[in-house]
Amino acid sequence: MSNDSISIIKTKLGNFTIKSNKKVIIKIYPSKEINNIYKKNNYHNKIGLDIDNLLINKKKLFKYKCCPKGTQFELKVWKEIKKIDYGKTSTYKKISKILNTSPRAVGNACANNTCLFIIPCHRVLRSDGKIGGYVLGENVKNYLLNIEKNGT
DNA sequence: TACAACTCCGCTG
DNA sequence: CAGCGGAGTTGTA
Repeated sequence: MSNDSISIIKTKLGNFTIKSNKKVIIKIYPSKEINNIYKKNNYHNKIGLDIDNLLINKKKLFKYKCCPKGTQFELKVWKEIKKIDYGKTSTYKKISKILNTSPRAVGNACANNTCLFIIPCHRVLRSDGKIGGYVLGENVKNYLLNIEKNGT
């Protein structure tokens, strides 16, 4: 039996499905639900508020514990991404080198990242200087990076 | 097998 | 030199 609880939270970035086991986040991902917004607990609601704050926050992304579900390879990639500090960036290529794999595969794992914001996949850029993709769109990715960079 | 949030390399202007 | 297109690569469903 599990202690997982799930909510769908409305934020300025859209609706998110949030799933956690106690205080450990398992999933934060955009939800397709538009009508069935529900908040099961205050903890999830607070996370929703933090997501809103990301858009104006000048300090740091919230720090929650997370334990996402994924393949062995994906977990490795995500772990590596989590090492990227606030305000810093990395590239798919760098990460692929560390893990001895290919950039394409890294991008693949990023796309499967289900703990948005906690695993800062928005800090991973293309090595040619382009922004690269993002689940919420390149504009959001860019926006987050700007906030981090200018946020001091 | 086909696809992906990439990168390298050669070609064209 | 910038811009574009195709091939190569690795992991997943």
